[in-house]
Amino acid sequence: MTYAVKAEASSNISPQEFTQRVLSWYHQHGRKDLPWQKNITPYRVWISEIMLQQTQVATVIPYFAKFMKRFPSLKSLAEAPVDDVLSHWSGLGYYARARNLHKCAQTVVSEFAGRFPKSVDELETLPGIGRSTAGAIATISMGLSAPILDGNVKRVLARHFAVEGWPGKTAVHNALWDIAEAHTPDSDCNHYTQAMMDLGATLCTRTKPDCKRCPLVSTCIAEKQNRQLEFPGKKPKVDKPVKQSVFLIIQSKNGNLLLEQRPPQGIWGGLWSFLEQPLNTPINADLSPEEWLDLAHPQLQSINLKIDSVEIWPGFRHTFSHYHLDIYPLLITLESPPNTINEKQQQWLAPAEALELGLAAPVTKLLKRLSNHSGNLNLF
DNA sequence: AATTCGTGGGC
DNA sequence: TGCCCAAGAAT
Repeated sequence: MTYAVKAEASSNISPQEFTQRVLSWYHQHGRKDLPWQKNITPYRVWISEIMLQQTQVATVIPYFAKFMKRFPSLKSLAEAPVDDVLSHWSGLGYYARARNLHKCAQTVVSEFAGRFPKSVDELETLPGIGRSTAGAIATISMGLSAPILDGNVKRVLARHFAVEGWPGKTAVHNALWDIAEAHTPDSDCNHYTQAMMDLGATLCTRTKPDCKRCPLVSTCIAEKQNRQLEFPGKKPKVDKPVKQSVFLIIQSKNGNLLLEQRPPQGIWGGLWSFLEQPLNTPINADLSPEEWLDLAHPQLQSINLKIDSVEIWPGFRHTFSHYHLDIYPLLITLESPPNTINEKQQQWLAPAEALELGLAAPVTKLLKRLSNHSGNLNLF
């Protein structure tokens, strides 16, 4: 049975005809007005490619605009404080991208005289730039020829050539790279790169592929077998573990808030957040304010402050790619003005100042709740 | 080689 | 509602 499928799985199209059809389609139907497709430079293409990693176009567009306004050049980015870069990344996720972006800008300035190296191999040595992103930068912004393999291209190739299996598996991943490489043209590769992404994004979509309009339909094996939705193979389902944590919204008499910068490694690396007390066991009963403070005691102990009142806010679930976090917020109002702080990763900030920092998404959410909270309107 | 990194869109 | 997943890279 396996043999029969594989025997049938021949697409009968040469790489030359494949690229020709793709390029021809692109000139008629490809996207040409995305923000990073105007005034094309290696810098702008690089920023867009990093932002677009695992992130949808519609989400990226407003971030790209604000980012380019604040950091219009490679030099301006390299010279900026990394906290400034993180604040402009706040809400986009995968914050190692922002830290690597900053490091990469500084490396290009110091090691490459401020110009991106014009080869895929050298681009790949830079932080945050892997094989696919290097290929995209090299083709789109430098006119070189190189393969890419993003989510769109994976879907198009997996369907057209009926590549079985989940691309997370190394063997499947490698097979797709081989196919991508074999179909990469020597010329017009900038348009071919963009075309393949556009095909995946606009026609060969995950749920409702518009095969009638596809330039590759006549040789697409998945379409011939009516198995479009089986490609690419699905990731095996794994139950996400649930963690839980108390978020301490500590507000002094003058309205200032106590925030803490997270270490560069791990989740929300480098972002600012409320003091957080992880819990080992789930909360399954209503607790009194005193019991909540007991749970949070290890965090509170470290900062020696006098509590005036405690408000228990409704908890909510924040879901990451690999686990759930059940968040239990406590609004703790102090008797006294802000303490002096020794550790420099902690800061007392006016709410309006806090909103300028690189914040984790649930922190932004809680700050919005706080701004609607009685007595805080004038602070935001 | 398998995990670890966020967040929001779309259904 | 909850689930799958998106212009992937680093470890």
